[in-house]
Amino acid sequence: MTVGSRGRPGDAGCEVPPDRLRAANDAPVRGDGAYVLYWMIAARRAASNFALDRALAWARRLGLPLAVFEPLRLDYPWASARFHRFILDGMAENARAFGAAGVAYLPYVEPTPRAAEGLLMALAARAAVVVTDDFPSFFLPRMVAAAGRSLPVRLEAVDSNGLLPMRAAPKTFERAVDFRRFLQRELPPHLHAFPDPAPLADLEPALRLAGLDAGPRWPAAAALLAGDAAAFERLPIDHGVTPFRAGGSAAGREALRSFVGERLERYGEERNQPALDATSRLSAFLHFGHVSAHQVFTAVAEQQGWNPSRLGLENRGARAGWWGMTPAAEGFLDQLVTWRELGYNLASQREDYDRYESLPVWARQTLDAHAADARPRVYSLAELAAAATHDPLWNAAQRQLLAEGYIHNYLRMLWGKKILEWSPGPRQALAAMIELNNRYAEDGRNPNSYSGITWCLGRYDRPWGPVRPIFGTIRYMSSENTARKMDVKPYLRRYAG
DNA sequence: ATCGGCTCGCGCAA
DNA sequence: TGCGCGAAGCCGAT
Repeated sequence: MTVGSRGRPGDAGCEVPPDRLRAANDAPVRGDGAYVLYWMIAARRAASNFALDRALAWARRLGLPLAVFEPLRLDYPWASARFHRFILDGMAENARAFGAAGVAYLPYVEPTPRAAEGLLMALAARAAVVVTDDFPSFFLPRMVAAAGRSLPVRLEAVDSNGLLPMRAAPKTFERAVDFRRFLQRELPPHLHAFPDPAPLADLEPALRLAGLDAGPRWPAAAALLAGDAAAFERLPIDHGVTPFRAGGSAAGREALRSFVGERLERYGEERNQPALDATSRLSAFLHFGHVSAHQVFTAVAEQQGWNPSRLGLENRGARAGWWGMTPAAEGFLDQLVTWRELGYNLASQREDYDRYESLPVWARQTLDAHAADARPRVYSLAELAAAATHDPLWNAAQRQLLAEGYIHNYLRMLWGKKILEWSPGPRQALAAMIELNNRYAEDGRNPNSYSGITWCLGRYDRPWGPVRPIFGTIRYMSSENTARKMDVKPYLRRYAG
């Protein structure tokens, strides 16, 4: 059988799983609407997207065309050339994909802060129903809630984030192994309910619309999407955080192809050698929605010649042996599914997922007990940002973050542990990690980016002796031991100051 | 270089 | 009640 096969649109199987769908208001579907509006804010892609599937299902049911509105705001925290460029690359490609299919698409980029105010309302005034993305972190939950309150038409939020619908988990989990065990019991049926991999193929004429026009106040971002450098430079965003690589679904698919085709089999052996580039580097494409977790899973499954009958029957939470794939592929899926969706689980269930108070009780107790310990070294946020510490390995990791918007997984743990050690207290350490990660990391602001940071402060971990200054029983890491475990020389060379 | 012990809460089978 | 498990910690023995 084909993994995740759902048949063509129009089949009964095309409807979105109910636990991926929620109403964001009580307003009605309007009978006199001119189109179904998809307000694309997180799953910024034209395929493998449950929200798009839902919008198409509405359009077919109501006999109305589909219109897609993809906005990019200016005034969100940490807005920079790095993130804007990545998102704009995706918008240019979405314009091509929707254009080729005959679907109306309005890409709107704010030229000045708050210029988009009123635009969603104006577009929704002609909509029968509005569908948007259900994304659990950053400013998006508040934005969708506010839109739900003000729109006079039904607003639905669709969860297209992971293999497991966020609402399929009834609780949060203290440790990855508990969530992994939950997945081993609950995930299999969801592997048969994937979003349509090609929802725009051979679209019925009735779904097409020549264009989505919001009038002269809100013109489509044609120049920016065409690559107008001067227009890009004029945007009042942080141009000191420079683009590292191209975004968009095509770049994402190429990153996926090269990883699965060329590096997946080395992943098990080489993932922890930071200079060997064996990791997937897919996180940013997943964060901005240019690639779906379902597409990544499908590519891995196909490379492995896998089908669901290979799944193990035991649910002990063991990392290896459950999927029925090679150790390298299972190691990668533990990242893609267990660890990634663990972060979405927490963010979707707790508004304070990014706050110190959300850390486990044992972690806060031991950190608080050692908050007043003497700090032999304390670095300011500016010194940390400038990679100006005494520690060459830490500086190299920070320079990789500055240049590439990414720190190798293993070294990011060390990076965070040292920020704890060098900050005036644990709360300031968390604040510094959030500030640096959200400003520079391509996938900052994502739920699992927060998981990675807060793991350094005890989240999803357990106490480890001996008790040390500053750390208490928080797991300790040192640059010296890291250098003993891996070959850091090529990494230090590559990211030398 | 590699391995086991440290240590312990949790879910689950019995 | 016992067993299996663990984001990549440390140390010491081989």
